Amino acid sequence: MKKQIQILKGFRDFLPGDMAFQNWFYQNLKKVSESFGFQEYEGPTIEPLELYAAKSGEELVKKQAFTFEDKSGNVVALRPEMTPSLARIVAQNENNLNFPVKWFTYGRRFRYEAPQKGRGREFFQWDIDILGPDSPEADAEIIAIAASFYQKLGLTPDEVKIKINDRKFLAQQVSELGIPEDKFKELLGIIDKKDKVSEGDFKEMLKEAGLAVKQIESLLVILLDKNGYQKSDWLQSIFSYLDKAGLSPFVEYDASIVRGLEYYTRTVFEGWVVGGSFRAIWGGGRYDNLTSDVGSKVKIPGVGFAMGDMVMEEVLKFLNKYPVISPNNSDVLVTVFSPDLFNDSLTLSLRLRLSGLNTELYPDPQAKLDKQLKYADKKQIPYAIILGPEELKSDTVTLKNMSTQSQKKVFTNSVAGLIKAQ
RNA sequence: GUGGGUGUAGCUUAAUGGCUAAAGCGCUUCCCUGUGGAGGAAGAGACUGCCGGUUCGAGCCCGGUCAUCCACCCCA
Repeated sequence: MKKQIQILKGFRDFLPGDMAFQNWFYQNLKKVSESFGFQEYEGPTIEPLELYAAKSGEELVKKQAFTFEDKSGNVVALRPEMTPSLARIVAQNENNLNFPVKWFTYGRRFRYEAPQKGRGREFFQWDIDILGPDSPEADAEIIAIAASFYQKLGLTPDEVKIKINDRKFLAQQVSELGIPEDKFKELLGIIDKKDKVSEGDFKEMLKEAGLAVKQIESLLVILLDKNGYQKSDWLQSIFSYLDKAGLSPFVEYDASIVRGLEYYTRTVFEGWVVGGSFRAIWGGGRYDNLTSDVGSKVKIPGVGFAMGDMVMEEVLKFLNKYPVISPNNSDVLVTVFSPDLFNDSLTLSLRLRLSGLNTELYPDPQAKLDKQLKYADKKQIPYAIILGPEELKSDTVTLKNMSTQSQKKVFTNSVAGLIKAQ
């Protein structure tokens, strides 16, 4: 026997049951996005590799991008993230856009890496961004959207949080400690690891980076101060907005949140599960130079976040908030009593479809009635119609409610209305 | 890329180194010549991931390989 061809590592098939979740997830994020006045956009799945070379972070580009040479010798990449494409699109259409640009998108991303829980090589991501304003209010709105999405999915502040920080503010505080500016990038890398290592190891890493004992102590005070944001007008504005929006329970200041992506220049934020073993479940921030980084003359500041479907699916399962959704779309199944009555069932199914009902006609006239009903049962079709010799004589059909087991003979011309009335 | 776990029927699993590899779910047929879920009966379905080694004998032990899961790195 020939070897069965397998799906590629890290890729997924979406059977109807899986699509039910995908559609549910997409519809929720679309509703939340649109409730804030955001518009949907899309870009190409493949971009020139150099688009990402600018700022996406070395690991993401050099090791995790699906890259290949096309037939003309261009080095291209399956998009590992959306933000660089967005920057390119906005930069190229700058003169035709109505700023502030408030856009969202949901689509496939590709990263060549080892699959594990909540992580594959092809996944979907919701990206939502505001371009134009350089204001803390724009940052706050993006964070408010994430919090609203939590609420939309039925997640509570006891379960999920958003941690907020400001890289620029942190840099300023670090510089006040007398730490040279060129150390900042290295420092960010260490701070990013703070919660993963012991306090002793953390201090040791800072020491190796050249910090004095006194500087380390002061830095720890800064990183642990939950009210540190009060010393920053920018962050105060963000927290004030979120407070007025009633979203305070979801958000907290955390000076150790820095994010890995290099293009973030100011505000950064991450979603977290309370008490879970998850790392950040989504993240975002402000990027003030991205359009110029992709080669535009103009500098358009932006802020946004990205949320992946695979991680959120795991989060919902962990929190017992995974939705129960039937993948069935059919309103009614018209059974076929016998081959010689097939045309009668066909005629009926056409009438029902014209009246606006999603109508299935059983496609095998030879199949026994019990098999057809079993099919309807398994597919969770709410109604089945039986059209046999008795019914035909009296211009009726038997309408069977699959969940209550009850059935009755009704006139053929009334059956569509009866189903719709339910 | 690094480390670890696991590979047995469509799925979930069982089987001290020893008989024809077992069960539940699912599937097919029948009980039921006009009716699904429950019940009963019968049946199909596995070269135990692959290659090699040890042994009288391997699903089980050893080596390799592939796959998969988990963790690290990085990230959604």
